[in-house]
Amino acid sequence: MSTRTDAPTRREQILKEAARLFAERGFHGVGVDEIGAAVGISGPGLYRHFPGKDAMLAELLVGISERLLDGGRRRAEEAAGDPRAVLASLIDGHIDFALDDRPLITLHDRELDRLRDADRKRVRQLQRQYVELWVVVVRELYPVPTEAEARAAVHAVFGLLNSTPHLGPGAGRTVTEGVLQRLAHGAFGALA
Amino acid sequence: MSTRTDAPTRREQILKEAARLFAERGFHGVGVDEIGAAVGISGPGLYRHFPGKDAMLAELLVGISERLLDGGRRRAEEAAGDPRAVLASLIDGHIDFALDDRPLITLHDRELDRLRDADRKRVRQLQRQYVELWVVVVRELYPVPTEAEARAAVHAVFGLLNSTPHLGPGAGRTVTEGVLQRLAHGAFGALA
DNA sequence: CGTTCTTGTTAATGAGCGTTAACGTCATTT
DNA sequence: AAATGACGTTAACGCTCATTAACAAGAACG
Repeated sequence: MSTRTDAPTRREQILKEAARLFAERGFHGVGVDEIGAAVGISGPGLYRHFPGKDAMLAELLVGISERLLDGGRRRAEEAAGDPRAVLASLIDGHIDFALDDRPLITLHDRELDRLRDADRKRVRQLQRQYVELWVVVVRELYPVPTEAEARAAVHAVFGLLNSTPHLGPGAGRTVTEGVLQRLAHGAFGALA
Repeated sequence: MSTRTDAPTRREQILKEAARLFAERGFHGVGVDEIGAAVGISGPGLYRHFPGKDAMLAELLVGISERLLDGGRRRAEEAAGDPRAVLASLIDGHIDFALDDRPLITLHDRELDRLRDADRKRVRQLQRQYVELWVVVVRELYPVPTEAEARAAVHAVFGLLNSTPHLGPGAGRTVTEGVLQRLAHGAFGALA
């Protein structure tokens, strides 16, 4: 498998810290000096690794969207033919992602407009495809009247699953995971 | 009743436009000139009505939190004794609010850290009390093991209900309202 | 050993932006 | 009619901050 054990490259360090800082105080609220300091180099040193501050955000957002979509597609194929299993797998995958990368989840819907037009379009397109994955299986399972309603339901459940950043880790990971699973399934179930 | 038909005062115009702009592009992403232009006066003219840009955000966030809490308390009293009715009323009220004031919902969890310490504390306290209202009735209805789980569930359902800004108005208001109601009840129901 | 590429550094630049100053203009009051 | 206060305006100040310039020090390599 490709589970990496290497030391993280400098680029990766930067992206990780930038994600954390952007999530905490917003894109405009964080200075390049601060990002640099977080990885032990000073402000302008970042420009050896990225063409600019915007580029960091772009790479983060595109990266998230791609990972979400790829994961979703893989899961949809693995369980193809059994919609119930597909939905369960999509939910599990989304929860894993939301719990592993809370800062990225926060960025995902918070800072999309700060992107250059081209990047924003790309992210939006990836998001749409990911949503579509869910809408298809939801409509297979629960015959909700209109597609607009199915789409609304999917977005709403995303909101539910993406609430992890607001949950101080008051409960352990497995507990939170279980609660979110039950809530998500319960919500969709109420569409019948 | 107190349904106002008066023309909105200048202060109110400013707050409304500021809310919209802050929600669209973030607190730091909006300039005072822009806010001024949105109400037909020019940048520094705002300082006749507010001591500064921060004050606008503060008044918005404190205002939201107070309205949410007040509304919640009123509903909790009106249906006191019947937990099922209380929860239903809280859900309806929250949905109404989320649909009426999408920009404010967005601000509510996005720009809290930009506040001065005192204001932020006040908002946090109001939020906690509002959450508490929900947690109490949820625990009455669904004997979920720990309080942490109940709290997590409530936050998650808030995420669900607050997803309205992501829903382009693809479906009509009453449709969206119905979907959200069913989803929220279904989610809580899965706690049993 | 000299050259070059990589990866930093600090100092300077220049734009954006919140805020204040200084100044008008009505409407209201005395 | 004079004075005052509410509500705007434009010009200037000062600070923050992303980005660029100019320069160093060590690794890779001929």
